[in-house]
Amino acid sequence: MPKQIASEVEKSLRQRIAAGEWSHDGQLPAERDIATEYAVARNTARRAINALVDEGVLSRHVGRGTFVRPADEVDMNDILQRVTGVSPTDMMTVRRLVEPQAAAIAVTMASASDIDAIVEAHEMAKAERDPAKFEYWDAQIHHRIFKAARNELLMSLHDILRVIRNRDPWIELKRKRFSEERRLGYCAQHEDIVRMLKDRDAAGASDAMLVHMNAIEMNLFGRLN
Amino acid sequence: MPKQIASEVEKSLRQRIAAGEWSHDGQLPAERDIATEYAVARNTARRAINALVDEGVLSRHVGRGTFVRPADEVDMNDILQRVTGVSPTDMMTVRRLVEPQAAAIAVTMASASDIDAIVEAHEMAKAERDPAKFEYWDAQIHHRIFKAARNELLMSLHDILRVIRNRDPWIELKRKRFSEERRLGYCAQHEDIVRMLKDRDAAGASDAMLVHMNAIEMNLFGRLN
DNA sequence: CTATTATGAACCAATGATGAGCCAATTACT
DNA sequence: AGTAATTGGCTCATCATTGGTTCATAATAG
Repeated sequence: MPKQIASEVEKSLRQRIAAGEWSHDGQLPAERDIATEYAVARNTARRAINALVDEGVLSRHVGRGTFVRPADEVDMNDILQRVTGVSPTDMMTVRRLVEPQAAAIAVTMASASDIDAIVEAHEMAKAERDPAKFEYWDAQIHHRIFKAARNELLMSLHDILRVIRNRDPWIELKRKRFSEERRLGYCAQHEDIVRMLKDRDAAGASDAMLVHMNAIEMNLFGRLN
Repeated sequence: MPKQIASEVEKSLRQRIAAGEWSHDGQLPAERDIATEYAVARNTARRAINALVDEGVLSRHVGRGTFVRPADEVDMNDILQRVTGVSPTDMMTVRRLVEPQAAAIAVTMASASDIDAIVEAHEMAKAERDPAKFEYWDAQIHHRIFKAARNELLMSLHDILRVIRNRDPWIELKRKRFSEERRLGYCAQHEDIVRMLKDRDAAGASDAMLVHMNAIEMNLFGRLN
């Protein structure tokens, strides 16, 4: 190959990439090694690689190496990444915004069995003194209220909130801030919410839920935001 | 060969966690011990563990140790799967629920430059007669209002709504229902919202946004749900 | 001869790994 | 109750690897 050595190397690399030679972790050998392998100067190897980078086949990172470009991914995953890292404050703001209205919608949409399911969770929570188990039934009450609203998106949003709540630093916050007194307070507030649901009082359910949200926020942060 | 040793350790740990090696009490060895076991620096082991913590697989507590987190009851990917399939009706219900309150929060949280950005988007939308471009600036107005609320979770929720709106069924719905008359109506409603934001009138902004949401819903479905 | 390409070398900048040290929260022991 | 040990949180300086860049020189094509 007396002429256009870079093009020859480029062609060879393109074939080897297509053949999946580096598909394991997507990392190619270092430029210096590729140059050695093909017995060419590093600049020549670089020019071959440059063509593939410009083409979008490869990507390079100083100090790390050269990589086969992975296929594009859905941007929903980016949203996920951000969502799972939000602060407790932001989270509570959203809960206070969404949950009362979800309760109001539940009032108009819930079937009798939906109400029964909510009442059941409330009774279980009342009877439970173990923090972890109370926590579970507490979550169930809220989940079943969202379910009663019969809106898929609303339910999914609540699922997202639940996932966030199951992550740090929420665990710590809850562990430290829990007390029997507060458990009784929560139960009393749940009682109000459930009564409003039974009475089909949308405004009342919304108000009762807001009171509950404010109580949670006070317990967590010692103040309202 | 500093070729991402941390990634290797991470992969190994992930396997051992999945295999249930520490499922007894969920506690992993101390970082220093893990580093010794893999014959790597503690910082390297830390980076591997960091990745798993960020992912939600592990949780750490100073003075206590590193623990395997119980699997989420709800899987984020499932949520996303469901979310992207919700009906336009459910979607609009949630928009009507969230957007007015987001506007109210924006009133109290927005900086002067936030308001400027919203006004700019509004001016651009007013000046634009091409449906596609108007659509863009319309979306920008709402996006910037959410941004002005300065709540990461709220912004992410709005991003989710945007992704849903960009789905095929929506595109069709919007295309069929669009008209110059409706564009003018939307602009007038935006005008009201922007004025309330400038006046720092939270209740007014919330009301104006609700009017806007109702108008959108009327245009889409010919009725309110 | 001239222009392009290849070569070989040197140096820069970004990244990751290392090892060490100290702090702070928690637990266990006295 | 007080103390010591354990453990994660964090920072720093150092080194090796790797791509980013430039340059002078040689070889080749037209």
